Amino acid sequence: MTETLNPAQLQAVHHLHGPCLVLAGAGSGKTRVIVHKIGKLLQTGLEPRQIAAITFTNKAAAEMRDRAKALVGARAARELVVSTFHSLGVRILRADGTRIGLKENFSILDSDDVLGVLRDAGGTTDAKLARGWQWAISLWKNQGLNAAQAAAVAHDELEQTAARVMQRYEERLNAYQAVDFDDLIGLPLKLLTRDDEARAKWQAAFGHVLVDEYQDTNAVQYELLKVLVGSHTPFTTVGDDDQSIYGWRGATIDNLKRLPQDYPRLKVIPLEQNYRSTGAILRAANHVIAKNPKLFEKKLWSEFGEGEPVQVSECDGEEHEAERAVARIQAQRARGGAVKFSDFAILYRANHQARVFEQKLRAAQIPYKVSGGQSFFDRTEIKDLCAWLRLLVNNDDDPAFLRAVTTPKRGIGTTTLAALSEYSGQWKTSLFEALFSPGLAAVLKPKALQGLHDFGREVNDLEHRARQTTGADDARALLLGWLKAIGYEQHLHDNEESEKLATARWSNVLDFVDWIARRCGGELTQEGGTFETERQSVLQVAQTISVIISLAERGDEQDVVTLSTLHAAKGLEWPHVVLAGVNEGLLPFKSQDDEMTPERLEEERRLMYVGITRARTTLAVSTLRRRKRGRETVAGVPSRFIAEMRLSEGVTKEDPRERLRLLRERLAAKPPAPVGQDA
DNA sequence: AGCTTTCAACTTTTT
DNA sequence: GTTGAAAGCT
Repeated sequence: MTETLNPAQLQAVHHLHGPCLVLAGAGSGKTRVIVHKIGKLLQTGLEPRQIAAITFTNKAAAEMRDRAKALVGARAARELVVSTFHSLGVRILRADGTRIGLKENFSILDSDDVLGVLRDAGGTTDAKLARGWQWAISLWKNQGLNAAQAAAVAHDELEQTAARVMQRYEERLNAYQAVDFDDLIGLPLKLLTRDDEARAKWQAAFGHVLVDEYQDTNAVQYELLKVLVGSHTPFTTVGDDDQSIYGWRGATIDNLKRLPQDYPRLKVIPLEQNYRSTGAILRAANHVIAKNPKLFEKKLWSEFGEGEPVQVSECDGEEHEAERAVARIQAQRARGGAVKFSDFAILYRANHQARVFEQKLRAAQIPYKVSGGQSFFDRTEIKDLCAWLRLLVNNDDDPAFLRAVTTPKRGIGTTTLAALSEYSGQWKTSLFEALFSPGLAAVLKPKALQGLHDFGREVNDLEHRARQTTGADDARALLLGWLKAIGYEQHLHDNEESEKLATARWSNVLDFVDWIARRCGGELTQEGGTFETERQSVLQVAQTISVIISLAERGDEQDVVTLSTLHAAKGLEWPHVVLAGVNEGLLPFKSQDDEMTPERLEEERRLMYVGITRARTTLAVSTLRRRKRGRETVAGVPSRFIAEMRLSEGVTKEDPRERLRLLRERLAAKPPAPVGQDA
């Protein structure tokens, strides 16, 4: 089981009985360590439910459980406590929350709810102001401050107000018996601190606690972990101070500093061997991060060869930059034969930078996905409606047929559909085509047949009307009438757990309808601005949508280029990476009204480091000579981080022995051409 | 007063 | 290329 691990990894896995900090450099196999350690702990006799593995996101938790399943089997993996900090908090509060005066069925407010309460508590309708308070209050709560303490640290007038609002906000939550996301950490901490019995119980519950992405923990999470493990439970924290990029939402690397102080027996194990990137890429990464003050010494190395040099390209503007990135992708593919689109990622500091790249990729017919914010078209309610639209456009779209015929439920179930599907398979027709076939009567009950026919007629009728309807108002009326006819709003309310969620989904639907209607009215928003075009029929618009959908669907988990912010790219890797917009002001980011503190700059530098270390084999860094700001074009200054990579100081200048090694490596990789032939 | 139009500015994101 | 805020218009 452990033969695939290197010595440092092994050491981390085998350190079972005391506190352990694994400093996992980028690409050093940290998840493998965690999963193997879980396996080891099981071997030593711990029950699966005694092992807690804590992550930050549900996605990471699911992934971790998945990886564990492969190693320890489905049964054990199911019982492991793999959860986010927040869901662990919920678990604790649901079990013992009554001990700190929480009602059994307390409700959890999402950030929209919170905004509502804040507007109320602060007596304003100004959403922006309320959001400012929300932000400040959340940060304070993440630092473990209450309203009174917050008032003491509040700097300006604005923060003073926020602190006052916080006081009232907390009172309201109490009255409502509601908690916000931050309370899901704070209240369990309060419970375990104050209640000896509860503390004893939860400390006994776990025989080992593992924390992933430890550098992202905030002060309250630190305390919660501390009280949860008490003085006896061994724990393993895994993290990388150099990849701490969430300071702006309360994460603090103080938690890394404090660990050795609070746990003198702490075993610190650096994982420095990188299994991801070439030497050239790692060297650039090491140079950049060396500019930051170090908490722990750590230097990545790898057994991979030097590889291709990191390229810096100076571009003449955003468009030019995007074109060059596209050209790079095309060139690499032309050259490499089997290089997939999914081998490429374009990373940037801020979301809005994606736009130009999307434009150029589309123009070049390259499929892509924008990671992070899930596409509007990914939401279930939109997918439902799109299924109908697709069916109108193309009656033979079987997946769309299946979705449309069952949403909302119309008394056509699996039996009927199975029969229909078999029939259509037999006669090699689409489901829709089969529906009106006379032979179908032989295999279906009259009632089921009737239902299918009704559905078919509805689709035909709608298609007919959609073909003839143009103009925004008529289109809107048609779509709303149709939604009413199929009872979609009701369907949402019947199927959604909370009324609120159903309402939110319905409002998405209305947005979607509005969007279609505007297009029907001849309004077209596209690159280059809003155009007046000819009025289109609903069906024509549906056709365009179908195309977009199929593009998006192809992009789902298939062979597509990734566009992502640096933050959202953490933990991921690609063979070929382009870091875009590496300019002063953008990366490091600087907004006009705040000054750049050293801490801020260091976090920006870590962001650059995260970006560089996403790349496996090639890395291109592009910087803008001129860039757009608002309407005008201003001169672009290359980011200081480019110089910090010290690319010109290749291996040769640093260490003559390296040069020799490199030469040997090249010779080994590329045998000299036989005499008489062209190389 | 309420609506429309124009102008400007533009982080990062999870629970 | 969107969104929000301010100014101007009905």
